[in-house]
Amino acid sequence: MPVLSAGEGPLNRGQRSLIGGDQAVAVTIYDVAERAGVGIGTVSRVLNDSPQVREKTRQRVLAAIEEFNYRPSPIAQRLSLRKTLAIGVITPFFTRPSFVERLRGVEAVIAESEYDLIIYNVETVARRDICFQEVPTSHRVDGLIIISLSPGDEDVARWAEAGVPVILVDADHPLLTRVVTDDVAGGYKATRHLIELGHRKIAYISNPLDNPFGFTSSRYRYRGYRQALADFGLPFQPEYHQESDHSRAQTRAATERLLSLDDPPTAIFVASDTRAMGVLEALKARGLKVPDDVAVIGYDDIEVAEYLGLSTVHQPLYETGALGVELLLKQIDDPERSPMRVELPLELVVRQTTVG
Amino acid sequence: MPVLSAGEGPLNRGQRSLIGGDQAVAVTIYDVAERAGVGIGTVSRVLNDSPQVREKTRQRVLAAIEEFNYRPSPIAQRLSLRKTLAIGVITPFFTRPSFVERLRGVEAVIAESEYDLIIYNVETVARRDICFQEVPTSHRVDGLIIISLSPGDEDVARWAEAGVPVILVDADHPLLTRVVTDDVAGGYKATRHLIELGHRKIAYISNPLDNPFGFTSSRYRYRGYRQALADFGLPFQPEYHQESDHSRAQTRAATERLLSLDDPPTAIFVASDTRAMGVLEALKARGLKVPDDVAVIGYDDIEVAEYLGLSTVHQPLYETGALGVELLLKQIDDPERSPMRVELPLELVVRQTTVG
DNA sequence: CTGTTAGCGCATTCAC
DNA sequence: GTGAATGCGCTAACAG
Repeated sequence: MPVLSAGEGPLNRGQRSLIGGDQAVAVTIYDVAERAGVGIGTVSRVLNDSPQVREKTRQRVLAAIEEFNYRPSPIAQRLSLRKTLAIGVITPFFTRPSFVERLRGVEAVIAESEYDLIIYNVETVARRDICFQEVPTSHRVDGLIIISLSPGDEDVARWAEAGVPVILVDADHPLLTRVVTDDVAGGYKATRHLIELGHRKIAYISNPLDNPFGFTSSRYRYRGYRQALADFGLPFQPEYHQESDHSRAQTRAATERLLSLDDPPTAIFVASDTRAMGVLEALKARGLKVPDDVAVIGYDDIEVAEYLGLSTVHQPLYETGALGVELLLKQIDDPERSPMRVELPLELVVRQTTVG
Repeated sequence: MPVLSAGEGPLNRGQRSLIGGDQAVAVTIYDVAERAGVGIGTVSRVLNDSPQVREKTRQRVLAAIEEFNYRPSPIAQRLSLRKTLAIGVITPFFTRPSFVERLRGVEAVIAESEYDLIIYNVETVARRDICFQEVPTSHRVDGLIIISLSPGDEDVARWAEAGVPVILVDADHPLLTRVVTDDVAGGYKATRHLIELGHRKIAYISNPLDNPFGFTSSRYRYRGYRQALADFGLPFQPEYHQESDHSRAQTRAATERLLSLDDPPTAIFVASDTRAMGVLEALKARGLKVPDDVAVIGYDDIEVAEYLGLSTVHQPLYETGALGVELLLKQIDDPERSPMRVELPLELVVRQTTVG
């Protein structure tokens, strides 16, 4: 901390004292400069590793910094640099396993950078709209990662005007760089797997295809499901498609509806592992054996999937998050970078809920 | 966006033009002031809802703000206010279910406030030391929540000197406000439950009691375990206490060691639900019935616990996070607030892994 | 090489 | 009520 110093020049703005004794006072670059007997410019150069500082004065400055335990104010740096040194992440339901896993990838890369990570959690459509509206124009972040939420053209136009780089992860827009997987292919893989096991009566449980958040994955996986059925000459039964929200209760109910059909399915493709748990629960409650009575395959490959022996489609969740940030960092460095679409591969993971 | 305006006074720092056409330019308070024909002071007053602005001029300013779609720069505000308007959270393994749940509480409260949430994830001791060292003194946050990581006296002293309010959640230090639960009581509840079910050979699997992060919960729960055994006159068998890290593999191994004993336990108290899953897995692999052959009780009551029918000790994870932030906000408003210890209640949750 | 100066965009006295 | 001036702590020219 700066001790009381003698200098009483006209421009000693950094002048501080320790009157209270326990009153915390910020040490500034002026304190350090004065202590080291140099100008603040020199201190700044030392801080920023400028090569044009004589080694000897550098040492003096470093000593003063050490003595005062000085840390430059990031706020002041940011104002001066006109950068926030922060990256925002807009994600729905950030506590759900699949989003958490994506965030893990995001965090890992950001932690290695000079940026702070600011999370904007979205649990309602209203909140999403506010985030889409406010965050990019609020000068809070140098760049933005948006997960699983696809923006509209107006959003994208506004963001472009605001000059904020935005990268989409598991979401789509032609004018933005995005990291995605092929949900149609994923749905196809899962369904084909069931077909190849001999199943002919295959159900699909997912989010409502039309949902307020505009999540598209359920719809695309549905397409893959339909495509696979068609390719293998299986008829599509509308009642084999059931919708449920994220909750296990609703998913159990959806499963019940399937099981109560005159001609119930022998296999169920569920659009997320979380929901698949609801299905397994309903099956167990009915005393049905998995996979003998009913086979189940999920989607995502979250951590518990392995534990449950749940067959699923592995999605590179961590990787998409990490890659998204890497692309964002590049975009921040070079705003002219043209948008690209990066697709990461999916992988069928066969476990005990389909193959006993 | 600010259009080219006529005024060419000597101090028109906010002067901007749209030369590039698509070059994003920040609108400042000066642009708005000029457009509204007022001084920046007035604009600032309008922004901050100062009552001392004539309604008519307020409207003019509001119109200009609207026209330019002006948003004040948080960075500049922060520098001027000498507040970062950010709250930091230092948490280990922020993607593990129990920490995620705590974070959910933290996020919910912060989202309602004017503060941003910055997460500092800790996966190594080195990183923890860096965070303890750097974050509080780096002028990055107005306050700090630290989860499950107990600081030393030197840490606390340094933070006090830096003047950064710190609240502990699931961690302890006499000089800091902290939100905790009684892990001894939790361990006791779990163990007593097993005893009351008639079990006499009860094992305990936990983190290493001495671990590099200094997590104390395993140790306290161990005390509760020992206490319950003693209170009910049951002998403690050292080989009934096994340690494992967070991984399921290690926990399975620990379980195996227990099952291979000459006199294996009939019940296992596991210090976390996540580990309990490993135990269940090992039991299943051995073809042992739960709870008939071996009863299992976990700790935390994370979401999957219910799904698995896992008996456990419910910990108010969400609430501790939320309350931690509430206390922090108060502390930021009134730094003189003396430290307090808030203890939230635990609850035994009986499910199928102990009571068939 | 180094000191000085001018902003960065805002909040906040002080006068008027 | 309102405008002008000052400062928040730092970076980045610009002179020397």
